[in-house]
Amino acid sequence: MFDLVAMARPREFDCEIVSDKIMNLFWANGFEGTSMDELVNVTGLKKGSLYSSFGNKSRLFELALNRYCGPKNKKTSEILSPLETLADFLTKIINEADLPKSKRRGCLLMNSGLEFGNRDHELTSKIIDLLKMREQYFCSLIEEAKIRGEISKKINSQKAAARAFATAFTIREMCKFKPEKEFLSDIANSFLESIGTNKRVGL
Amino acid sequence: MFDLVAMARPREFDCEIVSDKIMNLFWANGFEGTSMDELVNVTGLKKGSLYSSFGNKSRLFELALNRYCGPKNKKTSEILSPLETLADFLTKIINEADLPKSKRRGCLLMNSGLEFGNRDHELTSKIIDLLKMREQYFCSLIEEAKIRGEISKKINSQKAAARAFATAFTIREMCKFKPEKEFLSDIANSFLESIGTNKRVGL
DNA sequence: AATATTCTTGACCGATAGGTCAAGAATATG
DNA sequence: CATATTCTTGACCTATCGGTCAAGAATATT
Repeated sequence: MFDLVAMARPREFDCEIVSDKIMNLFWANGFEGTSMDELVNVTGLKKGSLYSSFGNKSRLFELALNRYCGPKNKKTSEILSPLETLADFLTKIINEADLPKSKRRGCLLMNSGLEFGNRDHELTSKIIDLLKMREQYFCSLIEEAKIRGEISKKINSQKAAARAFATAFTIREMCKFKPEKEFLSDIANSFLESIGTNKRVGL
Repeated sequence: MFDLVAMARPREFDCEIVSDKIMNLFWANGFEGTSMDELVNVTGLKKGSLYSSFGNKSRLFELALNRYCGPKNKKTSEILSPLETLADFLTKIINEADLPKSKRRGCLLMNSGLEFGNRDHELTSKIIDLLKMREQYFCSLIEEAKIRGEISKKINSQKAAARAFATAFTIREMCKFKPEKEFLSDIANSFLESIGTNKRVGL
């Protein structure tokens, strides 16, 4: 019944590569801003293959969201301290201001939050959940920093995490139309100061 | 030649009312997210009238932008001090979190900055200019506050204005997917603290 | 080699996108 | 009242939207 007896014709494309291409297109243009035809062109797959393999446009976007949140970039956290991890991340997204504007595409999750947040769409709650997980990641960094004595235990972790989240949001999204590194650094440092550390990002 | 000899048939609609309806639709749905048919429905005008009166879709959006930035809301600034004006504004946009999500549509200019910022479109530079004017307005408030001795003269007005701008951005845009007033108030107060005032927004 | 199963392909669908235009309706002026 | 001018209307255009489907191509199993 559930045997793998019927492999029949194998798919000719690499699922991970295709997923990446789909994710990158949605990341650059958003959900509404991306057409099925563009997805067909960028993946090289025909429309029928896309639909039979992954489903409709919403399903493709969900694939992109999952891929975006997939197991990546987990290399840094072992070597660096939590506060260094945070500062490093902020520095990294500040440096996106140097990219040509077509590549300053912000954060896929935050872009999606802005696009879907105040609409009724099947993916809205999923996006909001993923965003909350991001915020919780910041919270874990803050709490670890407290444990290590890098910041005061009097800091409210949840509030600080929310401000970290807002700081990242501001940097990544305002970068689209105000890509000034001194400005973005000031935003980041204003947050770092608010959690009582002397650590700063350079400019 | 340039006489008003030919009034001929007068238009049957009120230009200001129509402009408001156009602005509100674009504000709610964005440029790409608004169709000409929806503009036809909401204005009550037929497509031909819209085009002959105002021009194409970009021109209609420009009309909306101008209307959004038009002479309104200039009542408060005379009575209140600059810092009170600022805090009042922050309080006002924080309270948008109480609205139903379909009405939490952010700021038209900032929405447009996000939608157009990293694209090539004829309106991109205009939008960025209008956003800069907003920032300059914050700057004038900060400088006035310094003159009145409400905040220290050591504060960098331009940097503080940029942070005020970023604070407003964060509140208005994150409100779409994270409409938590405690959170938004904390963002606002974190800014107020950064300019060295004891004034705070309530929650 | 025959068959069952899956993958791929391209034509096709109705709906909607932004935009045009000619003809008719309404009015201020001569 | 006739006319010039403007406004309004609805039909129409091409392009693209998301989505479907039947037929053909490729493979693992019998």
